[in-house]
Amino acid sequence: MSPRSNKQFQEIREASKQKILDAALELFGTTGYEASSMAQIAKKSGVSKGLIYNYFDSKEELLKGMIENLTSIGENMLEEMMSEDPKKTLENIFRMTFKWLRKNDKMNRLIFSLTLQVDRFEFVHNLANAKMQEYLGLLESLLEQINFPNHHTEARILATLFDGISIHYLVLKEDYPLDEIEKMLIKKYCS
Amino acid sequence: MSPRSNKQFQEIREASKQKILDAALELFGTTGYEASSMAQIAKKSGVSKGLIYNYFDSKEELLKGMIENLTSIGENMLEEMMSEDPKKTLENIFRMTFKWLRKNDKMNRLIFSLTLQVDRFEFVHNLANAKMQEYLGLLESLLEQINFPNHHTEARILATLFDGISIHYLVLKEDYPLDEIEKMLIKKYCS
Amino acid sequence: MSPRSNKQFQEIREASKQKILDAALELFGTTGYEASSMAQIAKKSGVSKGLIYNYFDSKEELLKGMIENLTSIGENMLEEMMSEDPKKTLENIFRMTFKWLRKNDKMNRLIFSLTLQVDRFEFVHNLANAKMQEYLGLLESLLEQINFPNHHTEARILATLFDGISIHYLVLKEDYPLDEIEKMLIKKYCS
Amino acid sequence: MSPRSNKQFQEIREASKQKILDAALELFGTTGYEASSMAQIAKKSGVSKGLIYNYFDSKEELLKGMIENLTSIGENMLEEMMSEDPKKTLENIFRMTFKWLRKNDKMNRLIFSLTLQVDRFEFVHNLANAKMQEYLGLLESLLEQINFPNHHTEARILATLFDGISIHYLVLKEDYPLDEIEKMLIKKYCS
DNA sequence: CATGAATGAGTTTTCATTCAT
DNA sequence: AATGAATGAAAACTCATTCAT
Repeated sequence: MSPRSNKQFQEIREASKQKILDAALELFGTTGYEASSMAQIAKKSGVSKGLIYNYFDSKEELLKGMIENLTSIGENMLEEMMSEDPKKTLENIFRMTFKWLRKNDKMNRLIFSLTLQVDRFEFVHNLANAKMQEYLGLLESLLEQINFPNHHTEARILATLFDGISIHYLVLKEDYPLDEIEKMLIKKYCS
Repeated sequence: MSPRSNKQFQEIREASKQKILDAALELFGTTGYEASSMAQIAKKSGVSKGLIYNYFDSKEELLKGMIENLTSIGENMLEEMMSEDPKKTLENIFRMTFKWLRKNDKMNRLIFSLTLQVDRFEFVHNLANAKMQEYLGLLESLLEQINFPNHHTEARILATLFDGISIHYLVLKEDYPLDEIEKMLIKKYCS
Repeated sequence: MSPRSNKQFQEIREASKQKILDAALELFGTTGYEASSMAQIAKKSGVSKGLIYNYFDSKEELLKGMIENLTSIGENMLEEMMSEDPKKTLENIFRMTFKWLRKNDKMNRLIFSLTLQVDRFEFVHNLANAKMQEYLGLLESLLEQINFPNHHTEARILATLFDGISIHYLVLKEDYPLDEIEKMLIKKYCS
Repeated sequence: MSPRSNKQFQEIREASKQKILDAALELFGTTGYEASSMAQIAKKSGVSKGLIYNYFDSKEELLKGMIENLTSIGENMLEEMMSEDPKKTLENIFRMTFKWLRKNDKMNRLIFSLTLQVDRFEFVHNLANAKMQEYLGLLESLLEQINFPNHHTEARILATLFDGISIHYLVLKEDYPLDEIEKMLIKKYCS
């Protein structure tokens, strides 16, 4: 008769929610948001269709949940990367970006996909836009601090290149020399 | 009295087909393939839903029609770019690529979007993969011919950068310094 | 400038009409009336969709044209079969019925199919109903004339059997011993 | 509060499925398969269009479901008819066949209709073909066991006649002397 | 007489969402 | 918290029919 404690409920909720988010990411990332159905997500996550609506008000809210999750991760990463030494910070950025690429291809696929559909997912588009500008500013400031020549243009190139690398890696996978590119960049900018 | 001539029919067909393709590109490119309905395409192109199926067997065939159209354009562009002088060829590639970016944002949006959804549009994914490799090979060969140092890695960087530029321009639009980047690249590689 | 004579026009009309009827029978008989499209009929008959509507007001009228054609043939057959001698008439009926079966499977398929769909093709249903009763009456009268024992019931059996033979032949084709059954019936009733 | 038990779900599912099958049979049997729409079936069975697709993947699968249901009934009937005494078995066949005819006109209409459309419903055609051959074999064996003269031909006639009776009863209904024919056959073959 | 592009109403099918339990 | 049957609006697609030439 003893009711489960609030904490237990909380844990169950969190677990279910995470299972749903995982399944949704898997599907959205490979098949696309529109082409993935709630039924598929339910099946893949091992919960019922009805339960998903217990945690997320709609399919779009589920998507927003995923994206919000992501931005908070992004902010944590940014904090982690910061160091006293600008050169060290730059190297951290490189290393963590490449690490992220290697581990989160589903998410990256999804983000790019959504970002490109201007009319349909404005909030993602705007988010991506903001992130790009933020990244650009950060790189520019760091390159300036280390007196990298032509830092304004170089920052732009670097920011652009990062997304080019993402795309190429997502498409070419094993055929893309990610490690080599990483080393090359670190050598060029951080030594 | 007498029926229309074959040529007349041919012209009517071509015109209608083009209207449909234009409307479809507009919609697919901004809203995405899945989120654009045949009804919307019909309305935008000013024809009936039924007529679209006179020219394309299904929504997916309509998409394929658009992509095929594109690849033939791509081949023509490649021919046009070729010159005796490798430096000139390289410059042509730069100029035409940037020109393409400025004029075909709907198409680029669509292509990237589809390319990223591996499971759903394998034929586009494979096409993009092949194009990337082809581009890379071409750039490497040209850089080698002009004795550019480190041509292997530089070609990779350049190919990657092109797609980064595409993405950033598609997202940032006027805020992206396309002209500046173009000049910078031409100066760096073609002088 | 000399216009084609009325007779020539008439011949062209008849020829086109017949081509359409032939193609329609072929399709209706194998695929069914509903599942055969006007486009298929046009293609198979080698004329345009529009032309079919020059000769038949609608798909249903085309069907009616075919069926009417048939009933007039049926009446001709009936006349041909009649003879002074009832035994001879009976034999004619057998021979002509079996000959009809061998030559007109498409038509038979179609007629049975339509007859069975009570709600949809009442006119065919009614026609088949009338034909069955007419046939029954004829057989009964003939059997009575030749003093066949139990002629009332035997006529019923015979009329029923004929349609059974049709169905079985349509389904079993080469595996159905049509010749053997024909001989057997003639021997039993006409000697 | 707690979700329904598996058994409850099972029952609900069975009930809905049956409602759909009943309505579909009613419509397919009177109007024909092609001319009956899913919307009509939904309306007649009192469920939504969507629900039908919860139980049957497509209109054709719904049809297949009905036919499969039928063949299992057919097999049960066959078992029931079997007896030690061949004469008794034969009588059972007669009685059950006539009983079936009286009770299942919608189904019989449908089966004949589909069987005749060779190109469109091959699986039904093949099924009917097999059934006819099976029936023929059974009758022949029984007639031989009771030393009926000319058993080979008589079995063929009998098998053929059964389908003739079906057709005539379906078309003529009250005007067809089903009872009389039944008695006559039993008297002729089972005494 | 003849063509086939074009239409639009109707068809099958899908799927996010609701709800009784 | 959890289930999955049920809904309905909207999607893709079909096809008899019309019509300008």
